[in-house]
Amino acid sequence: MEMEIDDTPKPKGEETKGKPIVVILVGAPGSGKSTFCEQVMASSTRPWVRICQDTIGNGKSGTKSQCLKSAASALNDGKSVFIDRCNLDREQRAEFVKLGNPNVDVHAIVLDLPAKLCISRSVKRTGHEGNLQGGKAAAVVNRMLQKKEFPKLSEGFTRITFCQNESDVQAAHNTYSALGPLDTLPNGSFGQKNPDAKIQLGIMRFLKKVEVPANTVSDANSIQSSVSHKNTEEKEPSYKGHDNISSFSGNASKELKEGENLAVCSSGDITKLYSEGGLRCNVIANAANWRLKPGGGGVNAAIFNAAGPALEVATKEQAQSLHPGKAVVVPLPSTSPLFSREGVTHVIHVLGPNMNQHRPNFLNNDYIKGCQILREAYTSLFEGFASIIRTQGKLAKVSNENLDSNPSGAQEVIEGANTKHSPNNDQKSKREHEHDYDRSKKCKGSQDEIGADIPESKIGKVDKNNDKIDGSMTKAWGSWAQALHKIAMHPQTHKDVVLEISDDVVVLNDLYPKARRHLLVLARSEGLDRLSDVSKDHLQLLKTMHNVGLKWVEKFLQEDASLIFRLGYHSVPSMRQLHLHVISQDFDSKNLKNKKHWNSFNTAFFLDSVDVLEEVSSHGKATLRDDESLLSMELRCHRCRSAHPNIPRLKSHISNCQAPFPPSLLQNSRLVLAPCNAGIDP
DNA sequence: GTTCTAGAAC
DNA sequence: GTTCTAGAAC
Repeated sequence: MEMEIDDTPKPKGEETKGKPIVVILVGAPGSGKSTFCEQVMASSTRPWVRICQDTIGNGKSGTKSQCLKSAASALNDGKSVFIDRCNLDREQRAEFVKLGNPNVDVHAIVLDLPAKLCISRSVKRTGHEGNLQGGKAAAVVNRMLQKKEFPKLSEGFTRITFCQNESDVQAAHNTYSALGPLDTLPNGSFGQKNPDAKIQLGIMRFLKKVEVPANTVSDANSIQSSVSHKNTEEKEPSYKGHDNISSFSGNASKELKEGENLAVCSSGDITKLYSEGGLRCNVIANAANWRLKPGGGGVNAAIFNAAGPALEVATKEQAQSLHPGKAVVVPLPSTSPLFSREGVTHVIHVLGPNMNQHRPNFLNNDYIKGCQILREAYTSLFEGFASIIRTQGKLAKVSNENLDSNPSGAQEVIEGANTKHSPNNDQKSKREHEHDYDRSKKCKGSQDEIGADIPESKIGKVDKNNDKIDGSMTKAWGSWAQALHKIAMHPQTHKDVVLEISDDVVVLNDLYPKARRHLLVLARSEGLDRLSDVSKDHLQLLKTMHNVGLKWVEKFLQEDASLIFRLGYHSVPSMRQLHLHVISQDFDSKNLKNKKHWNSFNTAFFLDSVDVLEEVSSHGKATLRDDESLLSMELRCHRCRSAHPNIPRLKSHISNCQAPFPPSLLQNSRLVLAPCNAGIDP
């Protein structure tokens, strides 16, 4: 991280004697504390003493009180001291901080380097290379890092410098090395990434032109930026540069009325704007996480904490998750303390670009895309705010029609919110408050889309042997993809796997079943390779396939009435020859191994047979979801929709999850279950 | 579709 | 070190 710090030592000519400093190093073993001290001491003209707990006992490990004593004595001699011990939690630091007084400044240097680096260094240093020792070192470092508490100015430090990488360390080294006996350094907290959210730092890093605020004051009560429309500039939005990160402008702001405030705080306590700042803010924006869950530290945690459980419930009513660039408006129930105490009527959750490489929409340093998403995020936010104003303007007008006019717009908003908090209105307004605006059309023409190479296999190139020319995007089937086609054409020669043969269909168990029961019903028509080949002429065949599937389901349900089935097609199958999947919804199978397996049955990629029948019947073809990204989407439970980080965890979850299926699956006979269970919520 | 495996993540 | 994913080959 870049540190924009005014580190020029400030000589104080009037003083004849400089102030000694206590510099408390904060960092895990292997973070480079000792090296830092030694290097500074080697080049500094200031007298330094390094107090190292590891060696203070005649070269051996000593105690904290020995360190304190030594430090006090060095300070008395007018020397500055480095406290070279881990000091990772507040309690560990407290007594060293007390060494400070009006004539002795206390600084912290936080060496917050990657755990991996600390571990490898500590392993090398002790000469215990090898698995066991390495593992132990890792365990020790990890344990320490889990408990770490970053220092805050409120602990009594006059200056804190955060270093997250080698160049930060080098910068800090330069600063302290250049510090002569009479020099002092500016007070404050420097170089800390926003402790609230990794995402925000990610954005800062991503926007290389952006200067990370050098002075990130850690004081929890400070409001770093609270913006009302009165302060916004009437200029066109441009979210590329640093001046746009915390400034808010755009058309939406023009719609705002006097006295209606939207607060967007990048950090600090946005939850006490009224009680501590006297600022009436009816709507607050939250830099949410994609799951729209509490926690994660920082603004998101603060808002959810302050709003109480009511916000979580209200949020879930609006949306389960959020895509980057989107916003969702959540009316805050009047039971929430944030409503009653602060007058906040709405929280707008908004999600910026995803900097987490483990998520499918990882930004991956795509600057242009990042700018688009940021623009979209701000637009969604303001659209959401504007919709609140519009809705409440009407409501307030109605409710205040016969009342004295109220000069305070903010008050109007609060009253309007009160009137609308009847359950019916909440339900009714649900849709109005969703702001998942898809602005992708506007982004068309961006470099990443125009410049994208289309793989040859995606263009209408055709393998004469096994594909036909239809002008659409088709691909050649690999040799491995022919198995079902061969079986459909010559079922008699595959009697070992085939369960049923008719003129129209062949039924077989999936060779690699993804659930306890997983059948394939193959169409026997030559040339009917997949759903995109289907036309109205095939409607009867599709019905036959569906009915054959249902017949087998019935059989399976007689054997095990607890099973629940779904019948459907993959939008883009891997195997040639149109085949209907008949699959039980336990997904209890060792063959279900990866994301693609899961998502091919549990996203829009899977098209329910009933829907296909309806579409082919009415439009003559099925609407395919030919979108590769569906297969790499995050892993979500098909029942409760919870997200899981990997397949093993997902499988462990689904083996226990008894939540009812989502409403969409409960409709239109998409799920098939035993008649005796039909009345029970599956 | 699966298998294999490099390398990332933990 | 083990677990897990994702891409290549088939």
